[in-house]
Amino acid sequence: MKRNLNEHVLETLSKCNHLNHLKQLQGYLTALGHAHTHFYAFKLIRFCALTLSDLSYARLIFHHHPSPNTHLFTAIITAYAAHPANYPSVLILFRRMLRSQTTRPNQFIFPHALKACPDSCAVDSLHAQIVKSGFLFYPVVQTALVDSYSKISGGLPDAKKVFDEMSERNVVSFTVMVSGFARVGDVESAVRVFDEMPERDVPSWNALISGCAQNGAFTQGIELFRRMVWERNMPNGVTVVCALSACGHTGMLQLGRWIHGYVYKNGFVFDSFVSNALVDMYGKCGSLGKARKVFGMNPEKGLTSWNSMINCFALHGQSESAIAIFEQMVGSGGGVRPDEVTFIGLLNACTHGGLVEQGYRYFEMMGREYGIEPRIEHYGCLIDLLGRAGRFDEAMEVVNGMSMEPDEVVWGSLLNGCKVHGRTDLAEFAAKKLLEIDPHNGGYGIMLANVYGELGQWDEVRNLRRTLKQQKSYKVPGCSWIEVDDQVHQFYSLDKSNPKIEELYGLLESLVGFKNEVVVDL
DNA sequence: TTAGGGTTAG
Repeated sequence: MKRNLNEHVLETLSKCNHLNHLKQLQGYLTALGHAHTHFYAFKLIRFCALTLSDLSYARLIFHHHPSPNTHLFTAIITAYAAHPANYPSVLILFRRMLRSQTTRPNQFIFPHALKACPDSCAVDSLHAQIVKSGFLFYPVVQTALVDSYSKISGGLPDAKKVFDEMSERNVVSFTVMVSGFARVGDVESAVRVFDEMPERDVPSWNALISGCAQNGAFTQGIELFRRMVWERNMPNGVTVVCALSACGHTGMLQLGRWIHGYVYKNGFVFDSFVSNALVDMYGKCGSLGKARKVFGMNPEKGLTSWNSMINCFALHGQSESAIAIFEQMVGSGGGVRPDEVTFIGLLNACTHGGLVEQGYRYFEMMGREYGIEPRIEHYGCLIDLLGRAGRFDEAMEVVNGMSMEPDEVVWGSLLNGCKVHGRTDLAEFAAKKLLEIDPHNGGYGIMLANVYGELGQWDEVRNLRRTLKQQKSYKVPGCSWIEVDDQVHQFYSLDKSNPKIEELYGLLESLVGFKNEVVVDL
Protein backbone atom coordinates (compact mmCIF):
# COMPACT_ATOMS: atom_id res chain seq x y z
CA MET A 1 0.00 0.00 0.00
CA LYS A 2 2.78 2.44 1.02
CA ARG A 3 4.67 1.73 -2.18
CA ASN A 4 1.54 2.25 -4.21
CA LEU A 5 0.78 5.50 -2.44
CA ASN A 6 4.32 6.78 -3.12
CA GLU A 7 3.98 5.97 -6.79
CA HIS A 8 0.56 7.54 -6.92
CA VAL A 9 1.74 10.78 -5.26
CA LEU A 10 4.78 11.09 -7.55
CA GLU A 11 2.73 10.40 -10.64
CA THR A 12 0.04 12.91 -9.67
CA LEU A 13 2.69 15.52 -8.96
CA SER A 14 4.33 14.97 -12.33
CA LYS A 15 1.00 15.75 -14.05
CA CYS A 16 0.28 18.69 -11.80
CA ASN A 17 0.43 22.09 -13.52
CA HIS A 18 -1.71 24.24 -11.29
CA LEU A 19 -1.85 25.04 -7.59
CA ASN A 20 -5.43 23.71 -7.39
CA HIS A 21 -4.24 20.26 -8.52
CA LEU A 22 -1.61 20.34 -5.83
CA LYS A 23 -4.22 21.32 -3.22
CA GLN A 24 -6.40 18.38 -4.29
CA LEU A 25 -3.47 16.05 -3.79
CA GLN A 26 -2.82 17.65 -0.42
CA GLY A 27 -6.48 17.11 0.56
CA TYR A 28 -6.25 13.49 -0.50
CA LEU A 29 -3.14 13.00 1.65
CA THR A 30 -4.83 14.70 4.61
CA ALA A 31 -7.81 12.34 4.29
CA LEU A 32 -5.41 9.41 4.42
CA GLY A 33 -3.66 10.92 7.47
CA HIS A 34 -0.43 11.45 5.50
CA ALA A 35 -0.44 15.25 5.21
CA HIS A 36 2.48 15.55 7.61
CA THR A 37 4.49 12.57 6.41
CA HIS A 38 7.90 14.14 5.86
CA PHE A 39 8.48 12.56 2.46
CA TYR A 40 5.20 13.91 1.02
CA ALA A 41 5.52 17.34 2.63
CA PHE A 42 9.06 17.55 1.19
CA LYS A 43 7.83 16.66 -2.30
CA LEU A 44 4.93 19.13 -2.10
CA ILE A 45 7.14 22.03 -0.94
CA ARG A 46 9.74 21.42 -3.62
CA PHE A 47 7.19 21.03 -6.36
CA CYS A 48 5.32 24.12 -5.25
CA ALA A 49 8.42 26.30 -5.06
CA LEU A 50 10.44 25.02 -8.01
CA THR A 51 7.87 23.91 -10.59
CA LEU A 52 4.88 26.12 -9.77
CA SER A 53 7.07 29.02 -8.55
CA ASP A 54 4.59 29.58 -5.74
CA LEU A 55 6.76 30.38 -2.77
CA SER A 56 3.93 31.58 -0.55
CA TYR A 57 2.10 28.26 -0.70
CA ALA A 58 5.35 26.35 -0.17
CA ARG A 59 5.87 28.50 2.90
CA LEU A 60 2.36 27.70 4.10
CA ILE A 61 2.96 23.96 3.88
CA PHE A 62 6.26 24.33 5.72
CA HIS A 63 4.93 26.54 8.51
CA HIS A 64 1.91 24.30 9.10
CA HIS A 65 4.08 21.27 9.60
CA PRO A 66 4.27 20.36 13.31
CA SER A 67 7.80 18.94 13.21
CA PRO A 68 9.83 19.93 10.13
CA ASN A 69 12.91 17.73 9.67
CA THR A 70 16.20 18.46 7.90
CA HIS A 71 14.68 17.62 4.50
CA LEU A 72 11.85 20.10 4.94
CA PHE A 73 14.25 22.82 6.06
CA THR A 74 16.42 22.07 3.02
CA ALA A 75 13.46 22.33 0.68
CA ILE A 76 12.19 25.64 2.04
CA ILE A 77 15.66 27.18 2.36
CA THR A 78 16.44 26.19 -1.25
CA ALA A 79 13.22 27.87 -2.31
CA TYR A 80 13.98 31.08 -0.43
CA ALA A 81 17.60 31.17 -1.62
CA ALA A 82 16.45 31.34 -5.26
CA HIS A 83 15.54 35.02 -4.79
CA PRO A 84 18.00 37.54 -3.32
CA ALA A 85 15.10 39.48 -1.78
CA ASN A 86 14.49 36.47 0.46
CA TYR A 87 18.08 36.08 1.68
CA PRO A 88 17.27 37.45 5.17
CA SER A 89 14.59 34.73 5.55
CA VAL A 90 17.14 32.09 4.53
CA LEU A 91 19.33 32.99 7.49
CA ILE A 92 16.37 33.22 9.90
CA LEU A 93 15.24 29.73 8.88
CA PHE A 94 18.79 28.42 9.08
CA ARG A 95 19.16 29.72 12.64
CA ARG A 96 15.78 28.24 13.56
CA MET A 97 16.99 24.92 12.23
CA LEU A 98 20.14 25.07 14.36
CA ARG A 99 18.10 25.89 17.47
CA SER A 100 15.80 22.91 16.93
CA GLN A 101 16.85 19.82 18.85
CA THR A 102 15.76 17.39 16.15
CA THR A 103 17.34 18.86 13.02
CA ARG A 104 20.97 19.15 12.02
CA PRO A 105 22.22 20.87 8.86
CA ASN A 106 23.41 18.78 5.92
CA GLN A 107 25.87 19.55 3.14
CA PHE A 108 23.07 20.71 0.84
CA ILE A 109 21.95 23.55 3.11
CA PHE A 110 25.33 25.30 3.54
CA PRO A 111 25.78 26.57 -0.03
CA HIS A 112 22.33 28.23 0.16
CA ALA A 113 22.95 29.71 3.58
CA LEU A 114 26.36 30.99 2.43
CA LYS A 115 24.84 32.66 -0.60
CA ALA A 116 22.50 34.60 1.71
CA CYS A 117 25.27 36.02 3.93
CA PRO A 118 25.32 39.81 3.83
CA ASP A 119 28.69 40.40 5.53
CA SER A 120 31.91 38.85 6.70
CA CYS A 121 30.55 38.16 10.21
CA ALA A 122 27.81 36.00 8.77
CA VAL A 123 30.27 34.09 6.55
CA ASP A 124 32.73 33.63 9.44
CA SER A 125 29.98 32.25 11.64
CA LEU A 126 28.84 29.83 8.95
CA HIS A 127 32.45 28.83 8.30
CA ALA A 128 32.74 27.87 11.99
CA GLN A 129 29.44 25.99 11.80
CA ILE A 130 30.64 24.08 8.73
CA VAL A 131 33.83 23.03 10.54
CA LYS A 132 31.84 22.03 13.63
CA SER A 133 29.38 19.96 11.60
CA GLY A 134 32.20 18.20 9.75
CA PHE A 135 31.17 19.36 6.27
CA LEU A 136 34.26 21.40 5.44
CA PHE A 137 35.71 18.66 3.29
CA TYR A 138 32.87 18.56 0.81
CA PRO A 139 34.23 20.28 -2.34
CA VAL A 140 30.86 21.86 -3.09
CA VAL A 141 30.66 23.37 0.42
CA GLN A 142 34.27 24.61 0.18
CA THR A 143 33.62 26.16 -3.21
CA ALA A 144 30.53 27.93 -1.90
CA LEU A 145 32.64 29.22 0.99
CA VAL A 146 35.32 30.55 -1.39
CA ASP A 147 32.61 32.21 -3.46
CA SER A 148 30.95 33.85 -0.45
CA TYR A 149 34.20 35.16 0.99
CA SER A 150 35.21 36.55 -2.40
CA LYS A 151 31.89 38.39 -2.75
CA ILE A 152 32.13 40.33 0.50
CA SER A 153 34.20 43.44 0.82
CA GLY A 154 37.76 42.64 1.88
CA GLY A 155 37.06 38.91 1.94
CA LEU A 156 39.37 37.85 -0.89
CA PRO A 157 42.32 36.81 1.33
CA ASP A 158 39.98 34.47 3.25
CA ALA A 159 38.62 33.12 -0.03
CA LYS A 160 42.15 32.46 -1.25
CA LYS A 161 43.05 30.73 2.03
CA VAL A 162 40.08 28.32 1.78
CA PHE A 163 40.86 27.76 -1.90
CA ASP A 164 44.53 27.00 -1.19
CA GLU A 165 43.56 24.51 1.52
CA MET A 166 41.15 22.60 -0.70
CA SER A 167 42.21 19.04 -1.31
CA GLU A 168 40.07 18.51 -4.38
CA ARG A 169 39.79 21.55 -6.63
CA ASN A 170 37.68 21.28 -9.71
CA VAL A 171 36.73 23.49 -12.64
CA VAL A 172 34.04 25.26 -10.57
CA SER A 173 36.29 26.09 -7.62
CA PHE A 174 38.96 27.48 -9.98
CA THR A 175 36.34 29.56 -11.76
CA VAL A 176 35.07 30.96 -8.48
CA MET A 177 38.62 32.04 -7.66
CA VAL A 178 39.11 33.62 -11.10
CA SER A 179 35.89 35.61 -10.59
CA GLY A 180 36.97 36.58 -7.10
CA PHE A 181 40.20 38.17 -8.36
CA ALA A 182 38.38 39.79 -11.27
CA ARG A 183 35.81 41.30 -8.91
CA VAL A 184 38.46 43.23 -6.99
CA GLY A 185 40.09 44.36 -10.24
CA ASP A 186 43.13 42.06 -9.98
CA VAL A 187 43.04 40.86 -13.58
CA GLU A 188 46.65 39.67 -13.42
CA SER A 189 45.93 37.20 -10.59
CA ALA A 190 42.71 36.13 -12.30
CA VAL A 191 44.76 35.25 -15.41
CA ARG A 192 47.31 33.38 -13.30
CA VAL A 193 44.62 31.20 -11.66
CA PHE A 194 43.01 30.66 -15.07
CA ASP A 195 46.34 29.53 -16.54
CA GLU A 196 46.79 27.07 -13.65
CA MET A 197 43.45 25.40 -14.31
CA PRO A 198 43.82 21.74 -15.29
CA GLU A 199 40.66 21.97 -17.38
CA ARG A 200 38.42 24.79 -18.53
CA ASP A 201 34.82 25.02 -19.61
CA VAL A 202 32.70 27.83 -21.04
CA PRO A 203 31.86 29.46 -17.66
CA SER A 204 35.56 29.57 -16.74
CA TRP A 205 36.40 31.38 -20.00
CA ASN A 206 33.45 33.66 -19.36
CA ALA A 207 34.63 34.45 -15.83
CA LEU A 208 37.96 35.73 -17.16
CA ILE A 209 36.61 37.49 -20.26
CA SER A 210 33.91 39.26 -18.24
CA GLY A 211 36.53 40.12 -15.61
CA CYS A 212 38.64 41.81 -18.29
CA ALA A 213 35.65 43.68 -19.73
CA GLN A 214 34.48 44.87 -16.31
CA ASN A 215 37.91 46.18 -15.41
CA GLY A 216 38.51 48.09 -18.60
CA ALA A 217 40.97 45.52 -20.00
CA PHE A 218 39.01 45.39 -23.24
CA THR A 219 41.86 44.48 -25.58
CA GLN A 220 42.92 41.66 -23.28
CA GLY A 221 39.29 40.46 -23.15
CA ILE A 222 39.15 40.40 -26.94
CA GLU A 223 42.44 38.49 -27.16
CA LEU A 224 41.02 35.90 -24.75
CA PHE A 225 37.84 35.67 -26.80
CA ARG A 226 39.90 35.03 -29.94
CA ARG A 227 41.96 32.43 -28.07
CA MET A 228 38.81 30.74 -26.81
CA VAL A 229 37.42 30.43 -30.34
CA TRP A 230 40.83 29.38 -31.68
CA GLU A 231 40.98 26.57 -29.11
CA ARG A 232 37.60 25.40 -30.35
CA ASN A 233 35.53 26.33 -27.32
CA MET A 234 32.02 27.35 -28.31
CA PRO A 235 31.19 30.79 -26.89
CA ASN A 236 27.69 31.06 -25.47
CA GLY A 237 25.41 34.05 -24.88
CA VAL A 238 27.37 35.17 -21.83
CA THR A 239 30.71 35.10 -23.69
CA VAL A 240 29.24 36.98 -26.59
CA VAL A 241 27.78 39.69 -24.36
CA CYS A 242 31.16 40.31 -22.70
CA ALA A 243 33.05 40.25 -26.01
CA LEU A 244 30.56 42.68 -27.59
CA SER A 245 30.98 45.06 -24.67
CA ALA A 246 34.75 44.98 -25.25
CA CYS A 247 34.22 45.57 -29.00
CA GLY A 248 32.06 48.60 -28.25
CA HIS A 249 34.61 50.11 -25.90
CA THR A 250 37.47 49.64 -28.38
CA GLY A 251 35.59 50.41 -31.57
CA MET A 252 36.18 46.97 -33.07
CA LEU A 253 33.30 46.96 -35.50
CA GLN A 254 34.63 44.13 -37.67
CA LEU A 255 34.86 41.68 -34.79
CA GLY A 256 31.50 42.93 -33.49
CA ARG A 257 29.97 42.11 -36.87
CA TRP A 258 31.59 38.68 -36.87
CA ILE A 259 30.07 38.00 -33.44
CA HIS A 260 26.68 39.16 -34.72
CA GLY A 261 27.00 36.60 -37.52
CA TYR A 262 27.99 33.91 -35.03
CA VAL A 263 24.99 34.74 -32.85
CA TYR A 264 22.68 34.63 -35.83
CA LYS A 265 24.00 31.28 -37.05
CA ASN A 266 23.68 29.77 -33.60
CA GLY A 267 20.15 30.96 -33.09
CA PHE A 268 20.48 32.96 -29.89
CA VAL A 269 19.71 36.27 -31.54
CA PHE A 270 16.55 36.78 -29.51
CA ASP A 271 18.29 36.59 -26.17
CA SER A 272 17.63 40.07 -24.80
CA PHE A 273 21.07 40.29 -23.19
CA VAL A 274 22.76 39.59 -26.52
CA SER A 275 20.45 41.94 -28.38
CA ASN A 276 21.19 44.77 -25.92
CA ALA A 277 24.93 44.14 -26.17
CA LEU A 278 24.67 44.28 -29.99
CA VAL A 279 22.76 47.57 -29.84
CA ASP A 280 25.43 49.00 -27.56
CA MET A 281 28.30 47.72 -29.72
CA TYR A 282 26.84 49.06 -32.99
CA GLY A 283 26.01 52.37 -31.32
CA LYS A 284 29.49 52.83 -29.89
CA CYS A 285 31.12 51.80 -33.19
CA GLY A 286 29.15 54.41 -35.10
CA SER A 287 26.59 52.15 -36.80
CA LEU A 288 23.49 53.82 -35.44
CA GLY A 289 21.28 52.36 -38.16
CA LYS A 290 22.28 48.80 -37.27
CA ALA A 291 21.81 49.52 -33.56
CA ARG A 292 18.31 50.73 -34.28
CA LYS A 293 17.52 47.70 -36.40
CA VAL A 294 18.68 45.20 -33.76
CA PHE A 295 16.74 47.12 -31.11
CA GLY A 296 13.60 47.04 -33.26
CA MET A 297 13.90 43.28 -33.69
CA ASN A 298 14.10 42.55 -29.96
CA PRO A 299 10.64 41.24 -29.00
CA GLU A 300 11.30 41.48 -25.26
CA LYS A 301 12.58 44.97 -24.70
CA GLY A 302 13.55 45.40 -21.08
CA LEU A 303 14.89 48.35 -19.15
CA THR A 304 18.45 47.83 -20.40
CA SER A 305 17.28 47.57 -24.03
CA TRP A 306 15.59 50.98 -23.83
CA ASN A 307 18.50 52.49 -21.91
CA SER A 308 21.03 51.21 -24.46
CA MET A 309 19.05 52.69 -27.35
CA ILE A 310 18.65 56.05 -25.56
CA ASN A 311 22.40 56.10 -24.88
CA CYS A 312 23.16 55.38 -28.55
CA PHE A 313 21.12 58.35 -29.69
CA ALA A 314 22.62 60.55 -26.98
CA LEU A 315 26.12 59.50 -28.05
CA HIS A 316 25.35 60.48 -31.63
CA GLY A 317 23.84 63.82 -30.61
CA GLN A 318 20.38 62.78 -31.79
CA SER A 319 18.56 64.25 -28.83
CA GLU A 320 15.12 64.24 -30.40
CA SER A 321 15.33 60.53 -31.18
CA ALA A 322 16.59 59.76 -27.66
CA ILE A 323 13.60 61.63 -26.23
CA ALA A 324 11.23 59.87 -28.62
CA ILE A 325 12.56 56.49 -27.45
CA PHE A 326 12.06 57.57 -23.85
CA GLU A 327 8.47 58.58 -24.55
CA GLN A 328 7.89 55.22 -26.21
CA MET A 329 9.47 53.45 -23.26
CA VAL A 330 7.21 55.00 -20.64
CA GLY A 331 4.18 55.21 -22.93
CA SER A 332 1.93 52.47 -24.17
CA GLY A 333 4.62 50.97 -26.41
CA GLY A 334 7.04 50.08 -23.64
CA GLY A 335 5.44 50.29 -20.23
CA VAL A 336 8.87 49.99 -18.63
CA ARG A 337 9.77 52.11 -15.60
CA PRO A 338 12.90 54.20 -16.16
CA ASP A 339 15.81 54.04 -13.73
CA GLU A 340 18.78 56.27 -12.95
CA VAL A 341 20.67 55.10 -16.05
CA THR A 342 17.77 56.17 -18.27
CA PHE A 343 18.02 59.71 -16.93
CA ILE A 344 21.79 59.85 -17.41
CA GLY A 345 21.19 59.01 -21.08
CA LEU A 346 18.38 61.51 -21.40
CA LEU A 347 20.33 64.31 -19.74
CA ASN A 348 23.28 63.58 -22.02
CA ALA A 349 21.00 63.70 -25.02
CA CYS A 350 19.74 67.10 -23.88
CA THR A 351 23.32 68.30 -23.34
CA HIS A 352 24.42 67.28 -26.82
CA GLY A 353 21.39 68.96 -28.38
CA GLY A 354 21.61 72.09 -26.21
CA LEU A 355 18.10 71.41 -24.87
CA VAL A 356 18.54 73.11 -21.51
CA GLU A 357 14.89 73.52 -20.51
CA GLN A 358 14.11 69.95 -21.53
CA GLY A 359 17.08 68.70 -19.49
CA TYR A 360 15.92 70.62 -16.44
CA ARG A 361 12.48 69.12 -16.86
CA TYR A 362 13.83 65.58 -16.95
CA PHE A 363 16.03 66.25 -13.94
CA GLU A 364 12.97 67.29 -11.95
CA MET A 365 10.76 64.56 -13.39
CA MET A 366 13.23 61.94 -12.19
CA GLY A 367 12.50 62.61 -8.52
CA ARG A 368 8.94 63.86 -8.77
CA GLU A 369 7.42 61.19 -11.00
CA TYR A 370 9.74 58.25 -10.47
CA GLY A 371 11.10 58.78 -6.97
CA ILE A 372 14.72 58.53 -8.18
CA GLU A 373 17.12 60.51 -5.99
CA PRO A 374 19.64 62.33 -8.23
CA ARG A 375 23.09 60.80 -7.92
CA ILE A 376 26.37 62.58 -8.44
CA GLU A 377 26.31 61.41 -12.08
CA HIS A 378 23.02 63.24 -12.66
CA TYR A 379 24.42 66.41 -11.15
CA GLY A 380 27.45 65.98 -13.42
CA CYS A 381 25.12 65.83 -16.45
CA LEU A 382 23.14 68.87 -15.31
CA ILE A 383 26.26 70.96 -14.72
CA ASP A 384 27.55 69.86 -18.13
CA LEU A 385 24.24 70.91 -19.69
CA LEU A 386 24.22 74.32 -18.01
CA GLY A 387 27.95 74.90 -18.48
CA ARG A 388 27.86 74.20 -22.22
CA ALA A 389 24.89 76.54 -22.52
CA GLY A 390 26.88 79.25 -20.68
CA ARG A 391 24.37 79.46 -17.81
CA PHE A 392 26.94 79.65 -15.03
CA ASP A 393 24.84 81.33 -12.35
CA GLU A 394 22.37 78.47 -12.47
CA ALA A 395 25.19 75.92 -12.65
CA MET A 396 26.75 77.33 -9.47
CA GLU A 397 23.35 77.37 -7.81
CA VAL A 398 23.02 73.66 -8.56
CA VAL A 399 26.56 72.96 -7.27
CA ASN A 400 25.87 74.84 -4.03
CA GLY A 401 22.53 73.12 -3.55
CA MET A 402 23.89 69.58 -4.00
CA SER A 403 23.25 67.17 -1.15
CA MET A 404 26.70 65.59 -1.64
CA GLU A 405 30.23 66.85 -2.12
CA PRO A 406 30.82 67.76 -5.83
CA ASP A 407 33.27 65.38 -7.47
CA GLU A 408 35.77 65.60 -10.32
CA VAL A 409 33.05 65.11 -12.93
CA VAL A 410 31.07 68.08 -11.63
CA TRP A 411 34.07 70.44 -11.51
CA GLY A 412 35.42 69.04 -14.80
CA SER A 413 32.10 69.72 -16.54
CA LEU A 414 32.01 73.24 -15.16
CA LEU A 415 35.60 73.86 -16.25
CA ASN A 416 34.81 72.60 -19.70
CA GLY A 417 31.88 74.99 -20.02
CA CYS A 418 34.06 77.84 -18.77
CA LYS A 419 36.65 77.12 -21.46
CA VAL A 420 33.99 77.14 -24.18
CA HIS A 421 32.50 80.44 -22.99
CA GLY A 422 35.71 82.16 -21.92
CA ARG A 423 34.76 82.41 -18.24
CA THR A 424 38.34 82.33 -16.98
CA ASP A 425 37.45 83.58 -13.48
CA LEU A 426 35.15 80.66 -12.79
CA ALA A 427 37.51 78.31 -14.65
CA GLU A 428 40.22 79.11 -12.13
CA PHE A 429 37.85 78.27 -9.29
CA ALA A 430 36.83 74.93 -10.89
CA ALA A 431 40.42 73.96 -11.78
CA LYS A 432 41.54 74.68 -8.20
CA LYS A 433 38.74 72.48 -6.89
CA LEU A 434 39.86 69.69 -9.23
CA LEU A 435 43.42 69.99 -8.01
CA GLU A 436 42.20 69.95 -4.40
CA ILE A 437 40.45 66.62 -5.02
CA ASP A 438 43.43 65.07 -6.81
CA PRO A 439 46.59 67.15 -6.18
CA HIS A 440 48.84 64.74 -8.10
CA ASN A 441 46.81 64.73 -11.30
CA GLY A 442 49.03 66.33 -13.91
CA GLY A 443 46.07 66.84 -16.25
CA TYR A 444 44.30 69.08 -13.74
CA GLY A 445 47.53 70.96 -13.09
CA ILE A 446 47.92 71.68 -16.78
CA MET A 447 44.30 72.82 -16.99
CA LEU A 448 44.89 75.28 -14.18
CA ALA A 449 48.17 76.45 -15.74
CA ASN A 450 46.33 77.07 -19.00
CA VAL A 451 43.70 79.09 -17.15
CA TYR A 452 46.45 81.23 -15.55
CA GLY A 453 47.93 81.67 -19.01
CA GLU A 454 44.59 82.93 -20.30
CA LEU A 455 44.46 85.40 -17.42
CA GLY A 456 48.02 86.52 -18.20
CA GLN A 457 49.21 85.49 -14.72
CA TRP A 458 52.61 84.23 -15.85
CA ASP A 459 54.16 84.02 -12.38
CA GLU A 460 51.41 81.64 -11.34
CA VAL A 461 52.01 79.59 -14.51
CA ARG A 462 55.72 79.27 -13.74
CA ASN A 463 55.11 78.36 -10.07
CA LEU A 464 52.57 75.76 -10.93
CA ARG A 465 54.74 74.20 -13.65
CA ARG A 466 57.61 73.99 -11.20
CA THR A 467 55.42 72.28 -8.58
CA LEU A 468 54.10 69.82 -11.14
CA LYS A 469 57.62 69.01 -12.29
CA GLN A 470 58.76 68.47 -8.70
CA GLN A 471 55.77 66.21 -8.05
CA LYS A 472 56.53 64.33 -11.28
CA SER A 473 52.89 64.72 -12.29
CA TYR A 474 52.34 63.70 -15.85
CA LYS A 475 49.24 64.06 -17.89
CA VAL A 476 47.88 60.79 -19.24
CA PRO A 477 48.01 61.37 -22.99
CA GLY A 478 44.71 61.50 -24.81
CA CYS A 479 44.20 58.55 -27.13
CA SER A 480 41.83 57.70 -29.94
CA TRP A 481 41.73 54.82 -32.34
CA ILE A 482 40.15 53.70 -35.57
CA GLU A 483 39.74 50.27 -37.06
CA VAL A 484 40.62 49.82 -40.75
CA ASP A 485 40.74 46.41 -42.47
CA ASP A 486 40.59 44.53 -39.18
CA GLN A 487 43.49 46.49 -37.77
CA VAL A 488 43.25 49.04 -34.97
CA HIS A 489 45.29 52.24 -35.40
CA GLN A 490 45.95 54.14 -32.17
CA PHE A 491 46.83 57.81 -31.96
CA TYR A 492 48.11 59.43 -28.80
CA SER A 493 48.21 63.15 -28.24
CA LEU A 494 51.32 64.55 -30.02
CA ASP A 495 52.28 61.05 -31.11
CA LYS A 496 54.01 61.29 -34.50
CA SER A 497 54.96 57.64 -34.85
CA ASN A 498 52.42 56.78 -37.53
CA PRO A 499 54.25 56.51 -40.89
CA LYS A 500 51.56 58.56 -42.61
CA ILE A 501 51.40 61.24 -39.92
CA GLU A 502 52.22 64.18 -42.25
CA GLU A 503 49.52 63.15 -44.67
CA LEU A 504 47.02 62.66 -41.82
CA TYR A 505 47.65 66.05 -40.24
CA GLY A 506 47.48 67.67 -43.68
CA LEU A 507 44.06 66.18 -44.28
CA LEU A 508 42.89 67.09 -40.81
CA GLU A 509 43.99 70.69 -41.27
CA SER A 510 42.19 70.98 -44.55
CA LEU A 511 39.04 69.55 -42.94
CA VAL A 512 38.77 71.60 -39.77
CA GLY A 513 41.48 74.23 -39.91
CA PHE A 514 43.33 72.16 -37.33
CA LYS A 515 46.21 73.74 -35.44
CA ASN A 516 48.60 71.88 -33.20
CA GLU A 517 47.53 72.11 -29.61
CA VAL A 518 49.90 74.14 -27.43
CA VAL A 519 50.90 72.07 -24.45
CA VAL A 520 52.85 72.90 -21.38
CA ASP A 521 56.25 71.28 -21.48
CA LEU A 522 56.92 69.33 -18.31
C1' DT B 1 18.42 18.31 -3.49
C1' DT B 2 24.06 21.51 -2.83
C1' DA B 3 29.00 25.29 -5.92
C1' DG B 4 30.93 29.09 -11.11
C1' DG B 5 30.02 33.07 -16.05
C1' DG B 6 26.18 38.32 -18.63
C1' DT B 7 24.53 44.13 -21.27
C1' DT B 8 23.42 49.94 -20.51
C1' DA B 9 25.91 55.06 -17.30
C1' DG B 10 29.67 62.18 -17.76
